[in-house]
Amino acid sequence: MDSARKLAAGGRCRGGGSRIKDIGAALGNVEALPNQRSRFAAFAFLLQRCANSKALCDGRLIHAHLTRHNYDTSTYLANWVVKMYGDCGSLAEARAVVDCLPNANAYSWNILIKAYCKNGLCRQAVECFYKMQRCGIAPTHVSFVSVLEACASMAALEEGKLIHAAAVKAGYEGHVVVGTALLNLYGKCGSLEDARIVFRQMPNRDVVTWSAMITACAQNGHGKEALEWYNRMEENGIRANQFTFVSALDACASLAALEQGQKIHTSVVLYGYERQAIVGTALVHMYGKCRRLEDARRVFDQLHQRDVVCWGAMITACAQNGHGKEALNLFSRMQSDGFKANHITYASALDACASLAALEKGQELHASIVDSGLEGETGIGNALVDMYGKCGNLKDARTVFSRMRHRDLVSWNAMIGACAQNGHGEEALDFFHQMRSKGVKPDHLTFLSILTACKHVGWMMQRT
DNA sequence: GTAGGGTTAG
Repeated sequence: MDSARKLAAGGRCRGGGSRIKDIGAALGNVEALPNQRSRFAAFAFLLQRCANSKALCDGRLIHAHLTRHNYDTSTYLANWVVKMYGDCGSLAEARAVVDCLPNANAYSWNILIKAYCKNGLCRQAVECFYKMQRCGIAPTHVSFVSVLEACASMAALEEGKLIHAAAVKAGYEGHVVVGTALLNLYGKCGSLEDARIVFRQMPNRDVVTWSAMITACAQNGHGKEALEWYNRMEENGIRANQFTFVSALDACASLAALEQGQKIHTSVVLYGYERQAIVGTALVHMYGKCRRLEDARRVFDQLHQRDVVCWGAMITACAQNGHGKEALNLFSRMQSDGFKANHITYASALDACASLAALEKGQELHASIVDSGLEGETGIGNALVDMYGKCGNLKDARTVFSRMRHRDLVSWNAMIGACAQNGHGEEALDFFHQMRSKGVKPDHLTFLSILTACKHVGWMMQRT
């Protein structure tokens, strides 16, 4: 409300452009409508338009109008105001409306919970779920679905299990959407066995349920099982959609299962999804992992619209299949097409430099990374250490590594590998000991580098 | 006369 007053007084208001030509005139027109029912419908329509176009300023003006003209006793209109603030990303204002609402209902709270979820404020979403109950409002199936989504985003398994029990108690166990939300929760928490149990116990399953099951397997390293579910879904006569295809293709990529991937590609074309960005990206990714660069490129070239993610998939496919030069060309083309590189595309481009031992280009990328403020990303640090190591510049590899705020297994492997590849065996062993003392568990790549390093050390010891 | 579940690149 304050903001609306500020605006009326000429204050600046940021937060999205207006899509309603003249909000004052529009409100006047609504007031001229003959009955309350039509006025309510018209206010709801205007608020919905503000929500869709993220026109926060106009939304505030409508909210101010509703308060001034005593419409704020209507929970129905207030709920639309909450939705508008939520969709415009102004959670504090959305929350304030619900908190001041004398007759908040389940819609009010559910809209707020969903708004917190959408804006990544999952903890607040869960708190709202409990708060509504303290206010005497029983959660509906929609409340459960949204709060489970929040738990899934946070990978909050224990919290999710408590809410699962509450959903059963409330009688929503057999609800297909609640069941799918539960399945997704367990998948996202890495608890595949729980996901399977939920799936098996569901009395009704639709394409979303099946897709969630395929995703849960694919994202938990069970690609083969994901494809089994995909085939079983077809046998059950459920028609796959873009979500299903993307998850199944992801499973093919992780298994490098070309034949199955090609079969899915045929279905994708048949159903007309091939040129969609997300499906196309999944196809590019699958062909890249199956070392079929030409097929990846064919799909990429036919995409109707490309975003930074498709570009990233295509650049990675080139970089990982020995076509570093092409990867760097695509990286430049992506930028000249107006897409800003992010930490992932930079990492792929650095990968390409590493494979080409193109130090100068790598240094150029390093400078752009610093300019765009992405130097602190762990993935970028890892790629830089690796690039400098492979380009024979151990000094800069060390510098980047020493400046990294957070180091994971990949970082240590890159640093140890850089030492080993450049004949600094003892330094590699030294980093290996440091890594162990920090509690980072080595993997097969670490040991491969250590073997290389030991070869060098052994060779040196023989000479002395 | 409002609110709900599943998908892309390192």
